[in-house]
Amino acid sequence: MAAMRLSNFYLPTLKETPGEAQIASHRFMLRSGMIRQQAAGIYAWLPLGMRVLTKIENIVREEQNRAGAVELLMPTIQPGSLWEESGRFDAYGPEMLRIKDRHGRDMLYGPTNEEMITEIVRASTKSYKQLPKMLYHIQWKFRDELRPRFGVMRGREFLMKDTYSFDASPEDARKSYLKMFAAYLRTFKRMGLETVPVKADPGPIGGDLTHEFVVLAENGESDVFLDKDLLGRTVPDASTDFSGDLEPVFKEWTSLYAGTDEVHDEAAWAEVPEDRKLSLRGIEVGHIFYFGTKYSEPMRARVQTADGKEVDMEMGSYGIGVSRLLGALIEAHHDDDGPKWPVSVAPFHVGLINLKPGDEAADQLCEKLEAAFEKAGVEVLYDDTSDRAGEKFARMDLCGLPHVVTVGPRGIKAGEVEWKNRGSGEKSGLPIEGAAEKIIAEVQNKLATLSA
RNA sequence: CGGGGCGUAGCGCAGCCUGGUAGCGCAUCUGUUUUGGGAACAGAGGGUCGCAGGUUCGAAUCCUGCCGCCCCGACCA
Repeated sequence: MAAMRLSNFYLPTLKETPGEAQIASHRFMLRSGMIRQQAAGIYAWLPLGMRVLTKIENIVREEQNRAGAVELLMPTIQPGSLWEESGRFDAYGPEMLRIKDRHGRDMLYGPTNEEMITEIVRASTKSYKQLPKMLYHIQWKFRDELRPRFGVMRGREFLMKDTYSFDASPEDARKSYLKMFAAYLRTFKRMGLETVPVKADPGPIGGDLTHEFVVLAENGESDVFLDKDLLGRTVPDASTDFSGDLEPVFKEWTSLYAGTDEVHDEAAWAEVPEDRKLSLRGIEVGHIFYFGTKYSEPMRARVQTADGKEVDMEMGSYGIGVSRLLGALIEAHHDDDGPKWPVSVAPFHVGLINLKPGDEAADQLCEKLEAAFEKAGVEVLYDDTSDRAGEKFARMDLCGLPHVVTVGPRGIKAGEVEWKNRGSGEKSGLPIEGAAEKIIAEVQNKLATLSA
């Protein structure tokens, strides 16, 4: 249902900022009633936050499907025995939440799923003919961080999309990697986020096939160095053929210098022209990684090749921090009054304020607008409460809906409603006739542009 | 895990040093007046003062232990 009345919604906003919230995203998520903390780094998702989370999740899902990945769902609780196989049950530190079931068996709340997906795939994949495969799931994970902070940006429980690729050769694995690379560019763009893929630390495995996708923001946790000319590059459009050659896309985005501080190369950096050097903070929202046979080898996940040999499957994993993205989005888009949600992830597209519920003309007009939005599939939050005007405006700003339509007796007398664009702050009077149509067109155009 | 800080009403805080039976602002409820950017006045409700021991005639306040939360650092998506 596209229309929701505030009187029926659950929107516990806070006028004052809770003491623990240090950065904008955390502050606004608490204040606008999106989340409520239940323990350190563990949050309940209230209706407003839930709506954004679901939208982000769906964009991620659509782009994964487009790239050819197939969705499944693995459990949050895993048997420890699985992790004995890879050797990580002992190797993983105290971030892994270990629990025992009633029989005293070792269990754990999954911090990641490489072992499990490898077990699933090896069980029934015996031939190179069954590859390539890309499988993903969107699931809650838990890492018992020493120090959770910044709200959902670094919680202990978090929602994550994880894709795992399985190929019969390193050459094919590279193709899988490129599919995810291109899919990530699209995914973040659709959310109205500008991200840059930067070289990441490949760890002991080596190679150059690992990138972090970072949102450039003041409150980022990682230092990145990049060539300014990378900003604003072309993102592959909706007609992109993911089964075709994606090397040009990869090249477009990786031929200029971009790296995290961990892999920073002073020599290469020195060659970047001074006026193009950008050194700033970023929020990591995605990480893609080709790791070869790290898990398939110890777990004996193998296929037979055309010439009859048995080989370990070549694997990669590709994560997107779904819940973290809420924080990153707010860090990237907000002002003093609240978040400014891009229309594709906004909890509602339009906020409709009735300044005088009970006034027949105002009520009728609001209901008419509400119905028009609903019919067009434009999501509207209708503030039908009898709260004071100032409170309604402030609350709507705090919610950050892209468009706010204000209806009041004064405007009606003049034959107008007020239309505010939350992003730009622009306000204008709209003739009542055709007002809904104009805003609907605006929303639909913007949505189309973002998903193009 | 090293260092620091904080737990008092839904939220933000005072009271603690110097023990005497809990307070302010916001929010909530009632009434009146208001009504286009988080109203005014009057009244009301709401608290095991994080938990457990101890000292004392008496503990939010002093002592001990535990728990929780936050900040800086190291670590991490």
